[in-house]
Amino acid sequence: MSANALPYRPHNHDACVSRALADARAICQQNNARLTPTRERVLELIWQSHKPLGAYDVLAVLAEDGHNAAPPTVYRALDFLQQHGLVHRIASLNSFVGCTHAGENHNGLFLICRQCSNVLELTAPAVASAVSEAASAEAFRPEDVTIEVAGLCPRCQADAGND
Amino acid sequence: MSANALPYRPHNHDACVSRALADARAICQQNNARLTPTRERVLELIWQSHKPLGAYDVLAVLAEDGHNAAPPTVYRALDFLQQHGLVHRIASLNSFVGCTHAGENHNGLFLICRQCSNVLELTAPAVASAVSEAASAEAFRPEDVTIEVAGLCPRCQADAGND
DNA sequence: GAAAATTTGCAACATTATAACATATGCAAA
DNA sequence: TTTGCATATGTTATAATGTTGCAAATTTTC
Repeated sequence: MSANALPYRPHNHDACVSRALADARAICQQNNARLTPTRERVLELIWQSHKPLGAYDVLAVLAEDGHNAAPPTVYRALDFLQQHGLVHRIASLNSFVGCTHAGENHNGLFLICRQCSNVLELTAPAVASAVSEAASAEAFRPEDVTIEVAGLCPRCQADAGND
Repeated sequence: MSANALPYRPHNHDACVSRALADARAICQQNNARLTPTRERVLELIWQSHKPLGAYDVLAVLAEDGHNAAPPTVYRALDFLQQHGLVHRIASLNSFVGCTHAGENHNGLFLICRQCSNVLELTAPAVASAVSEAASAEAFRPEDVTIEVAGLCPRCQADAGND
């Protein structure tokens, strides 16, 4: 349907990864931020699929790499990547996913498939403005909006139908 | 402004608590569910304010009560209360807050003040339908929607202004 | 090249949550 | 009324997630 639906369909994922890394380099350069080898490696790992990855999953792969890393290494890299809008934390899963709208100034909305774990990030202006209005009606000043929708992606709905 | 804004203003909170407990008893009776002493006590503790409480906070108070409880006791009680729509878990805070719309069939939206920690639960049909549409547009079937808005409540905005 | 700022390494620890299994309690049918 | 079943609780241990604090190394700036 939309180009955004990519994660739910087979695609050349290597292209996703290299685009993400290229974007990251560009964004960091623009912001005078240092995309060090560790940070870049963590970003690459997060991007290894469209399924969110836990900090300790990342840590495990770093260990396989031969990188003798401890939790703070990973959390610090993830903090950095979050601050520069390169990854998002999915609060309901305690895990992290690559941002598919890096650079754009956005409030993400996440569609999370409970079956296959893939996550689709959307920019939904209608949702954002509805939330904004609801907050205004209570004189609340929003700073950070978390919208996570768990359910079944199209592919997994179809699979379930075939039972 | 709206009646919902209660948590952000001084009010007779005892009334909140006793109403919540009465509602809970009614709902459990209706559902043939057993609101045991432990469960009721946990609910009461969660309701001690409009600030979300962590499981281990609850545990600590139970300990003061003389109740020699372990984590599973608390988590089981919280699971029960969640299943019956009596409390909500705030994913972004790993903590729990009393449901102010118990019984109503609702998808909550939470306004969470980062300053005073109070949480206001709203039912925002406009938001719900916007989310629903965004999901449909991707052929995604939503099952569970988490919307948490962190920011500053009216009172804390005013306080900040007085600096 | 020296001083300052940033990043990383590392050890310990804090917080949040669950697994597995035993015991107890309430409730319903014989 | 007691037997049996489902539900609820107790208990111990452990897993999973995240943080603090300080020292060493690296990069940047002057």
